[in-house]
Amino acid sequence: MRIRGELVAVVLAVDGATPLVLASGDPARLPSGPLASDQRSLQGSVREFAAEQAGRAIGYVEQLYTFADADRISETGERLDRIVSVSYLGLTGLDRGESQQGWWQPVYGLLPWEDLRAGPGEELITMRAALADWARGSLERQERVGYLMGEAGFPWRPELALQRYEVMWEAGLLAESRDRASAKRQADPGRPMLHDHRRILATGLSRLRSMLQYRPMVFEMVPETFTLGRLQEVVEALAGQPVHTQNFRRLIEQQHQLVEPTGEFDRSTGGRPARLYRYRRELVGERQHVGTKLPLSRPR
Amino acid sequence: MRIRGELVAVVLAVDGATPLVLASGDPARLPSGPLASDQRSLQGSVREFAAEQAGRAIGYVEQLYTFADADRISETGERLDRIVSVSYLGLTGLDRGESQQGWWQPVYGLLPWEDLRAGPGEELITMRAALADWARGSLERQERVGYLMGEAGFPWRPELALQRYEVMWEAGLLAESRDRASAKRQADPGRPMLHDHRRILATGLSRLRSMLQYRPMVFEMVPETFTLGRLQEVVEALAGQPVHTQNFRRLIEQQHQLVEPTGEFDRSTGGRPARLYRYRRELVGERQHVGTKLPLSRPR
DNA sequence: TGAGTAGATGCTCAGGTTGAGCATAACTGG
DNA sequence: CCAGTTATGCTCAACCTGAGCATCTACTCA
Repeated sequence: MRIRGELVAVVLAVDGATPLVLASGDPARLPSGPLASDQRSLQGSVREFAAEQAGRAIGYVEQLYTFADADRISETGERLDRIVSVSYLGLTGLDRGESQQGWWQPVYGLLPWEDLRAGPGEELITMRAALADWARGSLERQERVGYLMGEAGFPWRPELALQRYEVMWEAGLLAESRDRASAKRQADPGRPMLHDHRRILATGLSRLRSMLQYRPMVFEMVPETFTLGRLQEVVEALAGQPVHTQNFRRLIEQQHQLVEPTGEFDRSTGGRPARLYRYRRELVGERQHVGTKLPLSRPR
Repeated sequence: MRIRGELVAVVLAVDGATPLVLASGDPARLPSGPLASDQRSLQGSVREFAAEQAGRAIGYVEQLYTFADADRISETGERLDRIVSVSYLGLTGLDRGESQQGWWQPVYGLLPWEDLRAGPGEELITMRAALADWARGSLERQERVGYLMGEAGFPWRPELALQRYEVMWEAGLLAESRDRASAKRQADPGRPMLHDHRRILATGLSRLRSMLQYRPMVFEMVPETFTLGRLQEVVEALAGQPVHTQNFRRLIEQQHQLVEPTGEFDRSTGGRPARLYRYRRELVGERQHVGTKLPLSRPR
């Protein structure tokens, strides 16, 4: 058996209040590129083909996960190849309306149960019901579903997007599921994608949502100068959850050094003019990492 | 150019107060296995060959990173192959003294500057000096070095082990560095490994140290029942840093549900007998994830 | 032009979390 | 019984977080 390698990119951006993912050639296909060519670094290669698809440079790129399990063996031709897909997450900004051109797809068209900004939507309610059905009779499944779907006293955790996708897949609720549940239960409210691209998207969304919590990621998805209101809108779009405005502002500001006011104002917001800020890129790498839960002592 | 795939495992354990990594066939080589075979899942395959090397099952396994950059092209023979290495982190427990058999190598023999339990060691001091030398004249480098090495007001962050390895590599201070610095500066106090195996080890150590902060990982490296003192010893070994005993205890206990006392005591600790605890595995998956820094609002 | 509406900002407050230590308890080895 | 060692209990102050109330400064419309 030979192996075939490929690169797959999950490129995310936010236009207005809509999070978008870049597709390629087909709205149900993530951009991908060859792995075996003569690139110096995979990351650079991803940057290249993703930028070409997006029509603009990708600001931030990091490796996500490598998918290579047996399910992914292609049955195209003479021989069974094992496909090894190295996936990357990319972030970029968009001008308002820019998503009309190109292959940008609304993320929540693909994973509609992930958007809680206006409360639990009907898609989430559908999935909760279907999962409850699947879990019937198994306490372990019930616990797991409750934990992932934010029921039974568990809070909703945006960053569990991947695990939610996986439990739905297991339950046979998704169009991509190997063992599809009976028609009664199978009611995938999202648009499916080719192969396991929707799973890869969920992986990227999960990772981004996790990182939003402890690293300055949003700044990659916003223009050079921005208002705190806009920043919040982007975070809410990505997290799929509303954010407490005053506390969000406090969080950003108290990280003095993280942003600085430009001195100018944006008066187009509809209310009081909003101060414009600039992200201080000159900060050392991952510096704003918030750090430990371990009660470390000072090393002697 | 063809690609060749392989699996590489970073299997970690703690014997006494010494963190260890599993080697294979050669103390400078991490265990590895083929990628292209007929395994159903890579993870399962890693479990298999790692367990064989370790002589015991590996409790926890997760994917780390996929290395595939141009530097890794092998020059062995006729054609240049690109080697794609999918690396995995594995955790397991050891009985006292068990590390004598098998290929267990002390982690801090390989990355000696990472152990701050007894204060900054001479190896760390050496590396700081060499890096200061490298950074001379560049404010940006100085900032970066200060941040990574815990100097100039920056705290020491255990989980930056990988970035430290990388800056040392860049500075030409390591035996593996492509552009080795002058003999004067090059004073790698650690034992090198083959290829980029030491980088992969650093990746695993970094990841484990990060996860220690917000997920119950230690329990994978400790017997069924354990004292809080032992748990702390393991954490300190892995973090390379002392931990405040009373607060550590509080942290573990306040996560009621995480552990429960067995009712028995260990009287071999030399002081007052220590209560034995058991980890409550029945908890849902990653449940003890501590959650958000974002000021989320309740979804309406 | 004055009222009403809409964001943007300022501030407060109670409760929970963290970092540091002091104090005690319960064994082991002379 | 005394000194040394590890395990536990508790306290306190500084900070951090989640929720809200109160203003401010434009804009829109009658």
